[in-house]
Amino acid sequence: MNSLTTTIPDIVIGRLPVYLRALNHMLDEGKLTTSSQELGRRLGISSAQIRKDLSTFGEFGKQGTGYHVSYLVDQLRQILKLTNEWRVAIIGAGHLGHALTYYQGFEHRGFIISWIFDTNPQKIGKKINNLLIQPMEELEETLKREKTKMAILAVPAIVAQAVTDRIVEAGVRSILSYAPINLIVPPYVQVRYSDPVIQMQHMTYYLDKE
Amino acid sequence: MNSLTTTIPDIVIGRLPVYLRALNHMLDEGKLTTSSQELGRRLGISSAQIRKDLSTFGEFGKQGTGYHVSYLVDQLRQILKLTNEWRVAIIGAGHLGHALTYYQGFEHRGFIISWIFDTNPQKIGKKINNLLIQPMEELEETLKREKTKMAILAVPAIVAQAVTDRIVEAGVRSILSYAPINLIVPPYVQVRYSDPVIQMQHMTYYLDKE
DNA sequence: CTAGAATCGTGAAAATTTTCACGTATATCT
DNA sequence: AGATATACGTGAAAATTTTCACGATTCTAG
Repeated sequence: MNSLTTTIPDIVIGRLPVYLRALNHMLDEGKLTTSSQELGRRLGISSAQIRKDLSTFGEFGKQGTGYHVSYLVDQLRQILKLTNEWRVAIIGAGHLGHALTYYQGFEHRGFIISWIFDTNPQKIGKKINNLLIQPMEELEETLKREKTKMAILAVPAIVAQAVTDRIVEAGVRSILSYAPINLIVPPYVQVRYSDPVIQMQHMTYYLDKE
Repeated sequence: MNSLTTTIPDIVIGRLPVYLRALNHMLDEGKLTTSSQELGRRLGISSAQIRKDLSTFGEFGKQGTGYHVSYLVDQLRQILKLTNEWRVAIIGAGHLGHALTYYQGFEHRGFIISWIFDTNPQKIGKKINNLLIQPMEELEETLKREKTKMAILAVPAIVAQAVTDRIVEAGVRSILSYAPINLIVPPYVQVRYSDPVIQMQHMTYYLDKE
C-alpha cells in the first residue's frame, strides 16, 4: 500500500470497474471466494496485474485462500465512490437517448438516470420509460439546482460542443459522449467517448480483406 | 518507416481512427493542410505522439508545411482497410439495436449495417429504418453465406456468450459488444466492449462526493 | 536571394506499465 | 503434526509507451 505520496495511474482505475463487474457476476453465481488467477482467466488479464492493481489500494486478499468476493466488491465500490448512487442527466432524446433511458444496466451499479432533455417540442412533456422529457431551455437551471455532476451526451455532433459548454457551465464534471467529435473542456472536467465507429475501425486493421 | 520487422503496437492502431475522424472534420471545414501541432491541440494529444504514430506507417508530411489533409485521410483509410465498406450484422433488435440501426454515423466511415437479427416473433419480418428483422434461426446460414466478418452484439448479457459462440462459429471475426459481460473467444477473434457503466464508473473515481 | 519561421521524422532518454519470481501466510491431506 | 499445494503482496527486471530535442527541409517575407 502506498497511496500516500503516489497518485494512482489512470490505467489502473480504468480496470477496476471491469474487475467489479466480473466479481458481481461471481456473486450472482454464488461464488464466495476467488483468486487473482481465476479472475484473470475470466478477463484475459494476468493474475500478477490484478494483484498489483489491487495492492495499490490495500491488502484485500489472503495467502493460500484468495479474495473474499463480496468483501472485494465492497472495497472496489468504495474506491470508485459507488456506495451512493449518482444521478445522471441524458441530453438528447433521439433513438440513442431513448435506448439509454430504457437500459436496465445502470441500476444497482451506481447510477440513476434522473433527467432527459431534448429540443424537439413534439417530444417535450412525453415520457420515456416513465421519465419526463424536459425542454433544453431548462437545462442549466435543472442541472444547477440538482447539483448534477454527470451527464450522457446523445445529441448530434453539430451541437455537441455547444451543449457541452452549457452543461459544464452548469456544473457537470463528467461526461460520457456518444457524439462522434472530440470535445474541448476545461481540465477539471472529464470526458469519455463512445463512438462505435472508432471501435469498429480499430478492429478492421486486423481483419483480412476478404 | 520500419514496418518490416516490427509489429505495430495496438495502442497506436487505436489512435488512428481518432486522427481520421478529426481529419475528416477538418476536410468538412475546408481545411487543406494541417500540422501535428494543430491536430494535437484538437485531440489533446502531443504533437510528437502524432508524428511518431504516423511515422510508423510512412512519411506522410512535409517539413515546414505539415500534412495534406485529404492525402493523410486516404492513407489512414488504407491502413485501416476502410477503402471498401464492411457489411455488419446487428444481433438484437431491442432498444439499442434499434438505435444503432438508425444511427447515421456508420455511413461513409467504412461500414454498412446489412442485417439485424432477433428472436422475438413479434419483431421478425418488421423493418427498422428499412432493414428487415431476421429470425435468429437464420443467423448462421446468413452470416456464412454473406461471409460477414463483423457483428455488433446488442443482446441481453445472459445470452451474449451463447450468441457469441454461434457467430464466431459462423465466421465473424470482430465483435463490438454492448453486453455487460466479458466474452470468451478464440484468439483469432477480436472483441471490443462498450458498456456505458464501465466508463461512468471510471469517472466517478475522480468526482467529489458532493 | 537570403534570413527567419514552421514543421517533419527520428534516435535517444524518460516515464510508465507489465511481468517475473520469491518470501510468506494459509489451507488441505494423510 | 508435518508435508504439500495454493495464492497473496511486492521489489526488481523487462517491456512498452511517451516525450525530448535536433538535423533537415520547406515556406514566407522582405
